Amino acid sequence: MGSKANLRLFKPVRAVRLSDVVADRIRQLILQGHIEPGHRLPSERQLAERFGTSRACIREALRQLEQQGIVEIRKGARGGAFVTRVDGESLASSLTLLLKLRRIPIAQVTEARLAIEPVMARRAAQYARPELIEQMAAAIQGMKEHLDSEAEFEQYDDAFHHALGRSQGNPVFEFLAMALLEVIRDAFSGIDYGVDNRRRLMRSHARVFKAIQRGDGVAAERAMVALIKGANRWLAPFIASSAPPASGGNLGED
Amino acid sequence: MGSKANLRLFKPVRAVRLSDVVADRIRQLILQGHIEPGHRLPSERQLAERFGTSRACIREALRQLEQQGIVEIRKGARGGAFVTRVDGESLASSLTLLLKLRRIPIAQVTEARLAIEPVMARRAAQYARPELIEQMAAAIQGMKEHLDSEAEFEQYDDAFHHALGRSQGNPVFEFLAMALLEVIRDAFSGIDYGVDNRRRLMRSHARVFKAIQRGDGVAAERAMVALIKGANRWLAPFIASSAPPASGGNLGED
DNA sequence: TAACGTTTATGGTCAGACCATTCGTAAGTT
DNA sequence: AACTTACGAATGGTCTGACCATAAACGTTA
Repeated sequence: MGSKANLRLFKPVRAVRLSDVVADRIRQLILQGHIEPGHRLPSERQLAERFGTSRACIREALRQLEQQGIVEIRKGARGGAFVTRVDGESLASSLTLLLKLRRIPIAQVTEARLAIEPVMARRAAQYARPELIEQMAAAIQGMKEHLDSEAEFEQYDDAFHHALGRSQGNPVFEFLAMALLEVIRDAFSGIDYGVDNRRRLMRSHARVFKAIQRGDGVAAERAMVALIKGANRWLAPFIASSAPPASGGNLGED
Repeated sequence: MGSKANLRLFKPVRAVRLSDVVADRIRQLILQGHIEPGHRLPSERQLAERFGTSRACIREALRQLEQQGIVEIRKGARGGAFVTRVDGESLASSLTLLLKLRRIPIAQVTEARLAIEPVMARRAAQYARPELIEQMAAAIQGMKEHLDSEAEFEQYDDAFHHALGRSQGNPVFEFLAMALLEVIRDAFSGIDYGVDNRRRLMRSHARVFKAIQRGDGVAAERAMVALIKGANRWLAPFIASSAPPASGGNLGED
């Protein structure tokens, strides 16, 4: 009778990968604030010694942490693993990867944006502080001045959405919206919409901005809906298929 | 004139990490559908030989891919790296990590849910198919029958939201909502709300369900708003602070 | 002071070894 | 024939020790 119990006692010595344990430990240290962004972790050789493992194991742990975007590796003297201030980037790439693997049509991403960004615009109209209004104005101005260059135009387009994201006060909205925007950008990357489309986009953005500027939340929300729908209508023809293999998105397509 | 050009020609031999290149190559193969979910990659030794690198390098690449959730490693004979069907899990953990690191209060997550889940409920009322209605009904029933156990109750609670997510037809909404839900779950993990609160939650869920069942989108949306606001009001007192200042992970203090 | 080697700490890569786990199969047993 | 056991092979997990490439700090020299 005792034999069965003994089996259990001797079994679970260690079933997990050592590099996972190391990654967890370091992640916890960062999460609990014991190591601040910008600071450097000990060198791989020192970590190996302190954790009592090999360098190979430490390196595998660092690859995980790097993939999560919480450390950044620099080489050479005074190099090493530096704790980063995590931004929405890794969230965005997670979402992009997921939607690509599942072959989700862009129209469905647009639908999701329609649930989020108009609310953000309304909130921005209420909460936006002067310096962020200023940033949005500058972004609109930048769009207006670079109608001839897709790359530069998009840069100011992004700047506008980022400023709007920060204006409305809730980082969760900001992160989600930026992730969705990156998915869109990825799907349309390398495409030139032409001057006319850029001008239409710029004017739609300007309408959103003006509503925010005068604190008119309802108008800002409506203008953002118009912007997103317009962008989808004008730009969808530029990608091969708005609804690849599997399922179909339903929006204002024809 | 040739000297300057030659400098450029001889410089960029290889500045990137080899394991990153390997990870990219494998990721592309999967993205392009050359390897299907469920299938196995060659063994580490074979990959090392084919890519012309060491096993250590291959392993670092696999740690990245594993962290992204696109492969899963099993050991032993017939083991190896298997391509997984990626779900919303890695997106959820990305978001959880980001919000924890930035010390975002749960109240702001709730605000974001308010912009998304009510819309989903409205859509579900329109699109939900019978078998998913059935799943939601079963989830409600499960909640009703397990009011005495937090763990089991939450399981059915999750089941309801998952069914709702699948019902409304847009995977993007589903992924985002599940990620937000996991953030909430993580923040409240290990807490027992008590029978009374669970009963209130169950009734709120039931109201959402009934509206969806009879195809009343407007009512479903309103009921979901009430559910989320109610949950926040009833359950917020259970966490130390709805807006933590700086320190992390404080639940059972003082 | 400025330019140029030198040193040194650190990550990047590799080869080779050994262990632990898991599965298939062959041998043995009932 | 059916079940059990023991063995072998494939595979991931881990370690050791070495060498290279890079980049910053240091010292030397003009």
